[in-house]
Amino acid sequence: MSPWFNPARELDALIRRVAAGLPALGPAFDPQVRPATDARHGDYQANGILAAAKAAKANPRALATDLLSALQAEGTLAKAGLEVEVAGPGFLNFRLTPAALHAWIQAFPDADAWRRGAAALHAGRKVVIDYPSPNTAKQMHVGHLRPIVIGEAVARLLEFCGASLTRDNHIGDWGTNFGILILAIRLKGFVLDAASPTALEDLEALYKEGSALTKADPAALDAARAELARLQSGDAESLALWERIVAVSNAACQRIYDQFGLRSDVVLGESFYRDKVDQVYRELQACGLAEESDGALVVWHDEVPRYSRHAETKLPFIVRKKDGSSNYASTDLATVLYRAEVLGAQEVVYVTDGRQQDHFQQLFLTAEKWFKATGRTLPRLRHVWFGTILGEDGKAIKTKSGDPVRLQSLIDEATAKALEKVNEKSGDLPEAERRDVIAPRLGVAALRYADLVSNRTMDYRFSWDKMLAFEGNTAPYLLYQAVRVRSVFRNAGVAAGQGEAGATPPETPGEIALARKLLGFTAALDEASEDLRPHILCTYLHELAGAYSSFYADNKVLVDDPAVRARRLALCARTSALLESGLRLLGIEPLERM
RNA sequence: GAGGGGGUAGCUCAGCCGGAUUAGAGCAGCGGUUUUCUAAACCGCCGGUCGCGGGUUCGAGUCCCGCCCCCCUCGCCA
Repeated sequence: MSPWFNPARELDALIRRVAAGLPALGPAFDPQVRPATDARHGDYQANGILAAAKAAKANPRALATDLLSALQAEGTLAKAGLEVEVAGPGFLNFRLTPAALHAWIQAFPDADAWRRGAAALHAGRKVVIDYPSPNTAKQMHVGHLRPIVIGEAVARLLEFCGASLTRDNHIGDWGTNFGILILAIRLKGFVLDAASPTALEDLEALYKEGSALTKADPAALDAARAELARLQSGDAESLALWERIVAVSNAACQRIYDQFGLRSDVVLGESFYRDKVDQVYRELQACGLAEESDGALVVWHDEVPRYSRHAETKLPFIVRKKDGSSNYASTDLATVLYRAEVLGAQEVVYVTDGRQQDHFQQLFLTAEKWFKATGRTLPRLRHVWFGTILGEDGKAIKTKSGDPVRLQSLIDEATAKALEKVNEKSGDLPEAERRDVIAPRLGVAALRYADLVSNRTMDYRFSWDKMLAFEGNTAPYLLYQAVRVRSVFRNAGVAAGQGEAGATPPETPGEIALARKLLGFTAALDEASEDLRPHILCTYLHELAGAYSSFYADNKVLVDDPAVRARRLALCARTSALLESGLRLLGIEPLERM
């Protein structure tokens, strides 16, 4: 038989199958197969026997022994190279033999093989992912870092695990702020030159002025509303201006995306749905979900106390404002429908910050009832949210003047700091390579990795020193480790993947530990994709790099013994490929040398 | 008030679908390792009443209840 790509999953299925035939366990038995909590216990453990024994009032060790006998009689375990034993109060421990580790390493040598193995997780499922979805007419700032970085990592993870993915950049290009902006442009007689390098900054400044004006002067506020109404009613002149604003804004965003290696499959902003919200209003009212409240069209969810019409603090889902205009609830509902019916989404993933949780809960509840009432099939809707970036002082990050930190200046600073480090440590590399290749990649990688390494629901403290450190769980450390592995092949004079003929199974503790860690990738993928949490992949890669370093410290690769050399070269090749594939999954492009 | 997140080593954080008599990692501190493949590394030591109090269980950092502290959100912005 060919080796199992993901032994934990196969083991789980096998145990269920065998247990189904045992009267004491039966088909409902959940074996609770997990990676072993302690390497001394083997590679995988089944915890479920204890709970089953309790339910059946049976002796757990006896039950475990019965299950073990049945498993051994079945025969698959031995073929898969899994040793099994009853341990402790009634656990089953499974350990892959060196031969099985070796077989896996031979059978799954590169990213393509891993991708094929992982594809079972989503199996062609049609997923639409919504990120980074910025608002237009503003420069990108630090607040856009997380949706870009997390969104891209989650997208790549889904794609790697077999999803048929559509990246939909749902830009905010139709909101209230356009009234203010257009008003300010008209009052100032500003002529928007898309070619001007300061076009976007000028718009931002104008918006600030306009915003101040409307706050100070009710007449100006009315004028801004009138501008918005004019735009939304299709006034040609307003539309032309709006189009130019959006174009300038998108071009600026694209310059940032390019530096992050981001691309979108479709860009369907809020404006795209402007002729699709009427259907939403109609249908929601027709099926009795939406009603008028204070002049607005709202949806209550009485079964959820917080969104109930009886709540102390009313929090209805406002789908149409009292002035008749749409808001993001309206367009988001229209967007769900479009994604389901036109894009064929079976699942929609929204990557936004955690402050929008109420909105998405209400959106999902509303969509669920609306789709049900109209006989449609609702895609699975998931809100993948994240916490805030804090400054070194522990408060939301800002510049000294209180303005948001521009994303471009973060990239520039990261690149400059990375260049400093590289100049200091690798002055022998060509200057152009340091400046044009290594520094920008290292800088952006540091920025990204710091954003991914902690659980996304946590706030995190922004620290240049930590993200750019070459020690610890950081991008520089991982990139450096990846580069070290590559150097082995330079010295050996062979390409990764070559020189493996005659390789024997891992033998030394360092080889075995590294081989087991390589297989651990499948479990890490499982866990990371379950809740779409990239930090699990970060933790794994850091552990892999550590296992490699330990291996490398006391297992010389380029030795004379051909079998030893071959198997160590194979381990290096897999480590190299896996570190680099893992980094790419996170959106980080590895380096050849640094 | 309601809801969400957080409270684990000096610092930054994993672990939280309950699991195996010693709760992990990184950083910081201390001490080692190199005539040998990138030492930007590796190895070891030091360091924790897992916010507090109850409860469930063979077993709780992990589940339940109560309480305390910090952050975020709460009617027409997204």
